[in-house]
Amino acid sequence: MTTADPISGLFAALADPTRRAIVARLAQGEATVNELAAPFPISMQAISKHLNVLEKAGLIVRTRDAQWRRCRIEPAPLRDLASWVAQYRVLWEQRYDTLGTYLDDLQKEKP
Amino acid sequence: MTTADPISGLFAALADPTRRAIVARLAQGEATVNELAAPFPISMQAISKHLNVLEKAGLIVRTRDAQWRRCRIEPAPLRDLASWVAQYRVLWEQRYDTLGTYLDDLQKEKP
DNA sequence: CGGTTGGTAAACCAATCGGTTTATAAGCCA
DNA sequence: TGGCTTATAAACCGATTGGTTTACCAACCG
Repeated sequence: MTTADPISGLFAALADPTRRAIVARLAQGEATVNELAAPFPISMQAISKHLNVLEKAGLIVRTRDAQWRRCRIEPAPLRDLASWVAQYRVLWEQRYDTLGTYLDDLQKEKP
Repeated sequence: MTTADPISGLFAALADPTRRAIVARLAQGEATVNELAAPFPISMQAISKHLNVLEKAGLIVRTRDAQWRRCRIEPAPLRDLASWVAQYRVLWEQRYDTLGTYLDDLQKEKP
């Protein structure tokens, strides 16, 4: 994933379960890198790389606090994600028996 | 991405702009593989591989129709994605000046 | 039947990913 | 000052990704 487009980076960042767990943890409030790493069976260095990915996706910000880096969540990309998926809401809200093939029917009318 | 967990596969599938474009196209109605491939500067084989990824993520189904494969979108995973992101809605709906640090404040009360 | 159309599968390749280990830096404390 | 704690960076590694080319298969059509 080294596409320039932000939404791809966002999806890619969230495609990893460790990173989603970090996001879930940060939704409860700020944390240091050590605190974030504690639940996982991998090295802090690996966590640090995950944080780089999340930061590039705009999902977190890291600030210095003495020898610690405090991480907090940045909600804007999640809002963007919600609005991306919202464009498809009509697809799953259709009543199956009445509108299930509405769009396909529309399409078949054209030719 | 060869994680077993479905939401990772879903995010990974949507992390590619070509695949998101295919999803957007299929939201308008069914299409054959050739029709899906037409707008892209890559081979039909590459599109076929993208369709494999989308199918494994549950986002599309392919059905045989004589010598064609018709593809249609499967909305359920998109609904799942919407409900995943909805859990964070509170984060971006907070009024900045009144609730901006509500969760952090909560957290600081504990110790 | 044989050719053409539509599509998948397999082998291959360079680039990226997720992890490791090692090295380095920044800030506290004795 | 020197050592400890916290964290990042860099080098490396095997697996995965996104594309290619080549090969194959299934169904229509003449």
